[in-house]
Amino acid sequence: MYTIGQISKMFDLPISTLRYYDKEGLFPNLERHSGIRQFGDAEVETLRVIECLKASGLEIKDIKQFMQWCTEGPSTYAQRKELFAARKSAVEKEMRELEKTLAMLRFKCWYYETALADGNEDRINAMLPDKLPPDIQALYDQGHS
Amino acid sequence: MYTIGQISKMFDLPISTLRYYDKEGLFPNLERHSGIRQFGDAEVETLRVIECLKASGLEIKDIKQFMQWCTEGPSTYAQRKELFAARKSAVEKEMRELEKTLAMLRFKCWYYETALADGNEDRINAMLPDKLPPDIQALYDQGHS
DNA sequence: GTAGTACCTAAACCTAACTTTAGGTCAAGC
DNA sequence: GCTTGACCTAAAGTTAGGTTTAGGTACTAC
Repeated sequence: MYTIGQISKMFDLPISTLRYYDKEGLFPNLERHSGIRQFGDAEVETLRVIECLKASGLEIKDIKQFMQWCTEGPSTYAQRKELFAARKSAVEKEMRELEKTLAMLRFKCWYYETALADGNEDRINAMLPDKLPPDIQALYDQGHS
Repeated sequence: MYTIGQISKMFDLPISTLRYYDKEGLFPNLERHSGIRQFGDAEVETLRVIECLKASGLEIKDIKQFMQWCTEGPSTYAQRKELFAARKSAVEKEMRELEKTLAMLRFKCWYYETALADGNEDRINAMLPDKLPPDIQALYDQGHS
């Protein structure tokens, strides 16, 4: 069993955030001894899931819904499975979008390295929009599609 | 030249958002004819960069700073290059974190598919934490490291 | 016995990025 | 001449996800 301070250090989260999560209903089974929160292994695993779902873009109120399902037993397995499947798709989509962002960023890195070496953008502008070096052209096209 | 309504459709952004960006100084060279904003090719490219920098996690006020540098000519090439290099690193890091999130999500998908098929979590719990099927174990370990 | 530290609550506050509201201009169509 | 639609502004409102404040309890060290 852990205190809120120990959990705060374990997950590198402010104590105020943990209390906020509790107030929002993210630890439906959290026990207390004379008012003091007792975090157990279940809450540690819950926090791992919270961080995962948050990283996937889920809102707090939907995480609360999931935690509620967990207290309702096997009858909600299907909903929980659907939730994770949906999050998985959302993250896969997000990663595809970040790949495009990254292509644009790599292109811009090349752009300013070249501009810095040349002292101006004239040579680059003469190559735009379709006479760039092949590898750079690929980045440019990916970012301007 | 385009009106704000045309740009709104082109980028699928609310008109109010475009006006907000303008008010925040994201189009330093935007011209007007009798009060009406005239978006040209430069602004279209600016919006592409805005979307890219936003997707990379940059805040509006820092995007404004970049746009300001663009108006200052070759003397700011180095800063602009550094900005893009930093964004590139940030996005690469973000993608590595999303890979971990994705491993956890894939594990949870398997978890609930199995629980749904079994009607309970007993068999899964007996395999935890290190007797899962090899491919699943890899996902679990990645999400619990 | 008092100073420090870790815990507690309720409620007010904060920030970014928009969005909405209320009011106004201007040109075209009927 | 009046309604419709596209543009404009300033200012107030919204939302999520916390954070801070003000006040209180309880144990430990000196």
